[in-house]
Parts: sequence; structure tokens; C-alpha cells
Amino acid sequence: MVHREKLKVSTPQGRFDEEAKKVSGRKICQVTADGKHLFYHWTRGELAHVHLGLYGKFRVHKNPAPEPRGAVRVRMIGRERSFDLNVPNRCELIDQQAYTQLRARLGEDPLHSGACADTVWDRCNKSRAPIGSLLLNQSVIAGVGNIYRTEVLFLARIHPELPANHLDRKQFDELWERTKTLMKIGVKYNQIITLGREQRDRPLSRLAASERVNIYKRDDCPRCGSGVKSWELGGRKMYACCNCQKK
DNA sequence: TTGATTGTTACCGG
DNA sequence: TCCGGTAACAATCA
Repeated sequence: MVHREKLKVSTPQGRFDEEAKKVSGRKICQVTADGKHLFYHWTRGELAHVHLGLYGKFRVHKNPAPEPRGAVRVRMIGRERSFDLNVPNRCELIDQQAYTQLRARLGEDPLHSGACADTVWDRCNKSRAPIGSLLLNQSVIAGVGNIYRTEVLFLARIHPELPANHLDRKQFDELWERTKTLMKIGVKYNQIITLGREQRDRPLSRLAASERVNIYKRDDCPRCGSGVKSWELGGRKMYACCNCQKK
């Protein structure tokens, strides 16, 4: 995250006025992330918890920033740029206890260098849930969303409905390594890219977002050409190639 | 206008 | 009591 400057905070919709006052004019000293949760640490110990949810988005403006567009919950105004936080799922000031509790219910974050694969492996072994569902469970792995679960299972050639406790250690290790690699690429380029370089027929910049993945919302399997099957799994739309991903 | 959505949570039944 | 599945909720965009 980029907003490490002295920031004035305003709340265009007035919903967080009292909270915003507490941090207005202060400087953010650190921004951390656990899974999909962002934490803004302000200089006097205040802690803002942000979760973007399905539609949340940061919009960056050069100053003077234009009128807020859409459901802007918080505007952070720096010297040169401003940041609008649109429709986050969560945006709140929390105390240390809430912070600790929140982090405690999150699983291993593949982006953290200290993430423990064995812990995730243990959870897999104890779960009869389809691996496609388990990958969305934030208390097991924090940070994986619908696109990454679809793509890592495809790349590891694992059927999404395989019960998690039927995975062998080799399959699990491949899943874990691919998840780490893909998520790191995501951070580096600030977008989800799962298509290997050798499979691209154009430079990345000429590919639409939907063309930077293997099978998520795609019609055909890039490996064997079979039709991609889609169905609901774990409350979200799953995509898989039933030819390449055997149960 | 309608439907889908890069997600979370509470709740319910087995 | 634990676990997994489901519905409700949210605002935007194609």
C-alpha cells in the first residue's frame, strides 16, 4: 500500500465522522495485511481495519481530488494525492484486542514468509470438505479467493470435489507452492495473472484481465481443449477441466 | 432493467 | 460440539 504520508481524513457520506476525527491529521506509520484484511497503523496507536470485500476499491486522485464518486466511505488526503475508499465490506477503527482476535481466526497467509505449510496440511487431513471449498475457508488459508482456488487446482490437476483428506502430501505441496507463487505474482503486478509466459500469444499489456487466467470463466481448457465445466462449489462458481482434473 | 460478482457472516441441520 | 452448506447482504458494472 502506498499512502504513507500525512493524511487528512474525511468521510463524504458522514458514516464514519467520529472515527475519522480520531485519526485526521495523523500519519500512518505502517500498513500491514493478513489475508484479505488490511490494517492501517496510525502514529498514536489507532488501528484501522479495512476489508474490501467483493466490490471495495481504492481510487487514487491527484490533488485537488474531484467530487467523490459512488459510495466513498473514507477519503484520505495527502499532500499530492488523495485516496478514496469505495464500498469496503469493513472500514472501522479497532483496538488491540479486536486486532488480536481477528488475526487469530485467520489461517496461514501464503504471502507471509513465516507461513506454515504443515498447519494447512493438518487441516486438510482433518477435513472431508471438497478441496475446492476448503481453499476458500479463510481460517485455513487466508487470502485465497475464487479465482486463485480455481486456477491452482487446475494447475495442480486436482479435481475441486476431491475431499481434502484424500490429498496426498505431494499434491498438497504442489497446491501450496503454486498458491504462494501465483499470489506473489499478483502482488508484484497488482493483478491476478496465472497464465504462464509461454502460453501467452501477446504481451501481458495486450491481454484483457479475463485472458490472463487459464480457466476461470474460460470456455475451453488451454491444455487439452476440452470444454470447461462450471458449477457452484462452496457458494461460489467453480470452473474445472474434467479431463485434466481427475477425481 | 437484470444478473453476476476477485466476499463474509450467521444460522441451521447432520 | 463440530463441521459443512446455504442464504442474506452489499454496490457496481456490463
